Amino acid sequence: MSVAASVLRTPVQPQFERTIATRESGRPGLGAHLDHLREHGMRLRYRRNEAVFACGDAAAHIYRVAAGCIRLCRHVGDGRRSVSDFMLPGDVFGLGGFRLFPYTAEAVGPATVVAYPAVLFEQLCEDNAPLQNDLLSHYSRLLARTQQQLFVTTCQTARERVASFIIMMSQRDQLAFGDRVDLPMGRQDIADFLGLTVETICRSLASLKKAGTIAVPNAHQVSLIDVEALRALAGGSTAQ
Amino acid sequence: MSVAASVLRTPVQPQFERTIATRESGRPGLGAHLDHLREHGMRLRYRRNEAVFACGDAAAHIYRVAAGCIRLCRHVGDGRRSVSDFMLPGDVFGLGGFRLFPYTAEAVGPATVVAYPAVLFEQLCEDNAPLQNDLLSHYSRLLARTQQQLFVTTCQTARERVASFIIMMSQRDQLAFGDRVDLPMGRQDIADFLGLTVETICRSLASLKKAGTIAVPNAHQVSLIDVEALRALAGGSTAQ
DNA sequence: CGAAAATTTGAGTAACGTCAACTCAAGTGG
DNA sequence: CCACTTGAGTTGACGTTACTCAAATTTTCG
Repeated sequence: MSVAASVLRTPVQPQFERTIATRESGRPGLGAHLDHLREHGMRLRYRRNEAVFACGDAAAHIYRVAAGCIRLCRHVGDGRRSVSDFMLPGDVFGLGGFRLFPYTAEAVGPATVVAYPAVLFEQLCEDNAPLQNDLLSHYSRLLARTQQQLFVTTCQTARERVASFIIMMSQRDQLAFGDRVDLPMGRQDIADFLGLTVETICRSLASLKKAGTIAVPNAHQVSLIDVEALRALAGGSTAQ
Repeated sequence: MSVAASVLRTPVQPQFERTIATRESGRPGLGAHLDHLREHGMRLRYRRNEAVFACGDAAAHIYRVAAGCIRLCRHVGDGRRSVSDFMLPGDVFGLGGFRLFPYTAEAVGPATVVAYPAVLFEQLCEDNAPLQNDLLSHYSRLLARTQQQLFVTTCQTARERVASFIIMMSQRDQLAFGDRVDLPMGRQDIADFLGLTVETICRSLASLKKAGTIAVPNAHQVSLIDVEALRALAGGSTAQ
């Protein structure tokens, strides 16, 4: 099922930008439907920390990640930030039936995103049972992910949260080479995602490394040494 | 829009069991659609802590709360528990397109629930655009609630979480009399919902009480004295 | 290569958890 | 009706985890 072949022509840095093709294969999702809007898709490039849209903006488009990583987050007055999710190549975001976006979307690193007019998508939905179905299962999966995340942040210790995060990323990361997992986001992003501080992330990683559970070849990659131990820490419930 | 009139005939204790009528009015939701399945709805009563269904059970029905309060939660091996949501009268749960329930549903106190066969609901969905729409907005709202909850548990202190919880309950509780808010669930439930301990809940409530923000006439009610202070603690983002 | 930012490590502290005792409310049976 | 039982809620003392502040180190990018 080759998808979005025409969208991706520009060569991208393999380090930070991973293409759709590797992720999309085998998973139905919404991608196939969005391809019907290919003509109307705007290809947008963002630099590190640039906003795709801000919380409160009019929700005029829906988006699909072509390459890179986008974080969905909310800022609060006094500098605190909550990262609710990371969008990887192939992931669709900005859907929700709201008129204004309830969260901000920012590029973690250099990223490419395709924007489709929301109106056209809604038109596409009408009298389109397969799309409606896929849309429902999209929400359903998203909800399950969010509830899992809620579980992680309410019940688990710092070490356990980091373990859960690595497991989660290893399951999402189709480009994982061997047992190497890419972490395109920075430590602060991970911290705000897990409800911890940068320092605690570092210490937890160091602790897992010392225990022989993982190796950390560089700041943006993790090697899984003892997956069983990692799963045990993450606590059985690692279902996606 | 009078809804589900025939479902409720048994008189219920006003203390713990609140009826659909007060909540359903004015909100479209899925209730109107479920009434088409009225004939097939089974009325079920549960005692305190009884399970409506357990995590892993076959998802053969969907449910609507008629009276009482249901908690949706997950248990983990070592005794920890995460409460992901509380369902109040009128709320629909058990939807999600999964074959097995990914969470447990338990009665917080005496509760009445109406169960509808999932198969019939799916049939009802087919070629039913308005229902499909309401279903989508149901998911959308649920997702927004869960993300808000994620924000609360990752970013806020104990006091702030309790403040957020009270605000949330005051917004959901249509039966709030004046500024009295009912808390049908116990302290342990609140603790597992907010990712804290029972003791911390008590201390936070005591702290808010001492600050003159709330009053606590009894363990299952809270009076809002200084709503502005409470909102400030909960942090602007109290959108439902 | 050099400046700026991110990551990592260390030391001290605050917030929340743990353990334990006590109080209170509700239900039960005599 | 009341003593008794039981479980939930509350409060206090203490311990632990994770946060804060600070500095060293590495990486990134102009």
